[in-house]
Amino acid sequence: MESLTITTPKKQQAVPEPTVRRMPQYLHLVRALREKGDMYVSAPVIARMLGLDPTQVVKDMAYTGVSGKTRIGFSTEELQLALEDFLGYNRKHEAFLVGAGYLGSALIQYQGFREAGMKIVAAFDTDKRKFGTEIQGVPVFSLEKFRDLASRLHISIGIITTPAGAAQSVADLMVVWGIKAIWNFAPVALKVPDQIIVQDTHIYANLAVIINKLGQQKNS
Amino acid sequence: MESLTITTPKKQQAVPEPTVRRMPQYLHLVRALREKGDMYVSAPVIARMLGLDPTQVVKDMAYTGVSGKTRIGFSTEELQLALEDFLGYNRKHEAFLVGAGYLGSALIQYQGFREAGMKIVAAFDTDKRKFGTEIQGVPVFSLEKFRDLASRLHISIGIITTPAGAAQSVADLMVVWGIKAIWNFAPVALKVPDQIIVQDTHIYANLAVIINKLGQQKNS
DNA sequence: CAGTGTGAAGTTGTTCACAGCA
DNA sequence: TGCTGTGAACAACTTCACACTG
Repeated sequence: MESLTITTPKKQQAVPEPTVRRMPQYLHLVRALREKGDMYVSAPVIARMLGLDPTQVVKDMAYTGVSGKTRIGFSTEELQLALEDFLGYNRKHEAFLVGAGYLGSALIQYQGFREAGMKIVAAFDTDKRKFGTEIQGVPVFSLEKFRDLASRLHISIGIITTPAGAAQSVADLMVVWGIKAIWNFAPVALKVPDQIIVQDTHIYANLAVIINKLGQQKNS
Repeated sequence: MESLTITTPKKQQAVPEPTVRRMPQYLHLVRALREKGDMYVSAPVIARMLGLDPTQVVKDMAYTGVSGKTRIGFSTEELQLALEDFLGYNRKHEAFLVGAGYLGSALIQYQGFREAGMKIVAAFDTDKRKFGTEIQGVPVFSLEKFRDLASRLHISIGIITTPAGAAQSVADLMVVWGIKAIWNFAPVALKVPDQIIVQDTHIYANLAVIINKLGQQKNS
């Protein structure tokens, strides 16, 4: 093994993605516990309530920076603050959504994202009939009119809920807009510059797992 | 040529879950290719279009039972049929949804699931004001009135979109109804009999990943 | 040779085992 | 004793290497 060990100085070390995905669950639970008045919670208790392995929880907690008291557990207050910070629930991230069909509308209407630090501030579509309308208070604009605009609006997240065929060109546009991260619901691989974060969400994946398991059960 | 290609599930051995989750992507792509008139598609091409590793695609294809022709690839027709069969897009699965809030309504309105073999046929809530209303043609009923009923309706899937506190009691009810699989959007671990399939979907997980990466980028 | 198919190696995340502590 | 914290073993999935094939 080469002893180069390139710099990688004290950059906030990468948290494993599965851990990141569990963080919102921890936060939800910890908030509920605090509402009940609990001052402390132990990893085994968290594990039991969320159906996880206790060691897993301990390791995940380490990434929040909160350290636990032996035999007592972790301070719920510290945990809540650390998790909210970790998840960026305090900072607010504004998002543009392109593709105001059923899926796009559903995401807009599901306001839960607001409390998670993301606010969809505008939607775009290519369907004339939608221009000027509002979905749950979010205005729908003509995509064409925004080709050039918007690069200084400091929108950090772009959400793509268009058909697959339009996704790449929308992504290109978002890059021009100066968007930093793209949440892509179209079932294609987007080609974007390296520094752009792309998160793909495949709507049917969970359903596929369920139906596959249902089918398997039948054959056993 | 075409023919009924038996595609017999040789030995419905457990398919790795990540593979199952990719299947809908393959199907979507293969359908698009067939519409374009392509008769064959190779694993490297699929891989490039979906941003996957070519070997991965080859291994996934093996689970469909379709075998490829060397130097040519896989028959798009065979693939489509095999994937539709694998994913159960032909069989129809009916679902009940409990919790007709923003998230529940969004899922109902997003009709894409119909073409994926799942149809939400009724929704339930505890909010009087919603009883008797319809969401996108799906009627909303009083949950209480359905406590005893429905065990012989042969609904296979129950979708839980209630607040966390209600989720377990709803799950219990669904078990009584005879539901075989539960798609749970509440951030808690459900306790159900062994033979019941539970699929948890954590809405905020993807958002958490995006925001975490955004935050990391800033620190580098 | 460009593709399928497959066993081996690599990587990543989970679970176990146990030390330390109050 | 019940918990945190951590290094090691384990499991699952991905990627690599390569034999084979038309």
